[in-house]
This record gives sequence, C-alpha cells and structure tokens, in this order.
Amino acid sequence: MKIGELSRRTGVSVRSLRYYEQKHMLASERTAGGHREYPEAAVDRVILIQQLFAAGLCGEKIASLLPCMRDHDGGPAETATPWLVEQLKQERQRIDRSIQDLRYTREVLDEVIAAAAR
Amino acid sequence: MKIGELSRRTGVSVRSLRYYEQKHMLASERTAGGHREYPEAAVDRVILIQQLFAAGLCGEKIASLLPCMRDHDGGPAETATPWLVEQLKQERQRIDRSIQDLRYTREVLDEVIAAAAR
DNA sequence: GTAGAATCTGACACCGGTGTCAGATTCAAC
DNA sequence: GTTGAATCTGACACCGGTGTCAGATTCTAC
Repeated sequence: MKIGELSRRTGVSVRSLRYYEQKHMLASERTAGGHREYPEAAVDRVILIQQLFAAGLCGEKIASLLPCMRDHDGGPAETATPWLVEQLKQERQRIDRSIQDLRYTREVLDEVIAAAAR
Repeated sequence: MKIGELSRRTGVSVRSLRYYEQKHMLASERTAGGHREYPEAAVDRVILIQQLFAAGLCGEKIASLLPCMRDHDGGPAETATPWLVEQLKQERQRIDRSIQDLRYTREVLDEVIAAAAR
C-alpha cells in the first residue's frame, strides 16, 4: 500500500512515517517513480512503533530493538546483542520507575478530585 | 535556605528551581540583596514537582494543581475549580493509558531479553 | 575591608518527534 | 494525453524542561 493509506489505517501522519523510515524503524519498497510501497505487515509495525514511543523509548533504541522481535508472522528474527540486552534492561528499570511515578501521581490526582467533589 | 542548598538537597539544578519559580510552581522570599530564601518545606515541594513532571504533567497544570493539594503540614489548601477538576480527570485517563502502554512494552522487552538469554 | 564563593538576570542552545510549507515529480483515472 | 490528487525531498519551526555562558551583584568569612 502507499504511504497515504498506511497513514489513514494507523492514524500516524505521513510525516511521521517518513521519519520512521529515515531512522530505520520502518522499511519500504519503492515504485519505479520513487513512491513508497508498504506490505500489509507495516500496519502492525507502525502501531508497535507508536506503542514503544509511548513507553518512552527513543527512536534509536526502537530501531535496534525491532529486528530482535518476533514478527507475529513468525519470522525468527535476530538475537539481541549483549550490548542491546544491557540497554533493554536499563529501559526496563526506567519503565518500572515510571509506572511507580504514575501510580503515585494518580493517587494524588484522585485526592484532589475527591476533595473537590465534597 | 538558599537556592544552592535546596538544589543539593533535592538533586534538582539551580536552573530548574528558578524555572519553577518563573512558572509559579515554587515561591521564595528574597533577602535585602535579592537572593532567594526558601523555607524547609520547599524540599518536599520540589520533590513533589519532580514527581509530577515524571508523570507527564506540564508545568502549567502542576502550577494550578499545587495550591489544591494538602500541604503535609496540614494547610487546608484551595479547592479545585470545576475546570481544573475536568483537566485532572483527563490527566488521570492519560495516566491510565500510559501505565497500560508501559506494562505492554515491559512485556515486549522481557521477551527479547529472555530470547537473548537462551 | 576585602577576597572568593554564591547568587542574580537574561539570553541562547539542545533534544526528538511532529507540523507545515514549497516546489518538483509521479500516479491514476478519464 | 491530460489533469487533479498523491507523493517526493528538504528545510524550518515548535514545544518544554534543562544546560550553559556572561556580566553584574551580593553574601560570607577572614
């Protein structure tokens, strides 16, 4: 499919899709004239990328992480290098801390909301 | 205490402390010569601000939220306006979604880490 | 008083993902 | 063939919290 359709189907802007490609998170074939052509699987991949962004991973880490993930169509994929594993463990810690922060802040908000309802 | 000590005790840079004041998140008295002077309670407040930042709230929201929080020293504090309550509820939703995202991403990372350990 | 450390203000830069615009080219449908 | 929609590349801007630098002023300890 073309970039416009991928944008519509994922809700991600055309601009961002091009950016993902530039940062090696998303690949595309090209038509004779140079237009991008995506396989069906690109939809899931873009959604995945968004989710990783939402979790605070930077583009570079996502790019190195993606080839190590099992494509849901069963591609065996690469294995993470020791360096990458170390990075991912650190990300994992960061995520744990983030969840704690978010839980705490949610409690704080709930208190204020409850106080106002009284 | 002076700004340098507050910085040391909270781990937040002097620059950031001044920024918090500029954005009305943190108040200070001034000495005759214009230097900032903070009460003991500022330490907790700064830590709280950091936690709210970490949860993704922007400075403006934090500034409007803070006066509605009970100071742990028992100050009765203001009550949130209906507008603010609406904002906070939206933040709460965002936080819920973030937690979900983070949990999912953590699982993804764990899979990749586990695959590499094999 | 005086020196050195600390603080003051104001300005500019950065990051990284995204929006947006311009001008050129290609695609698709008639 | 022709034309309107879609796509291409490249560039510049934004946000918001923070780093950093410059030059002036104030504080603190001797």
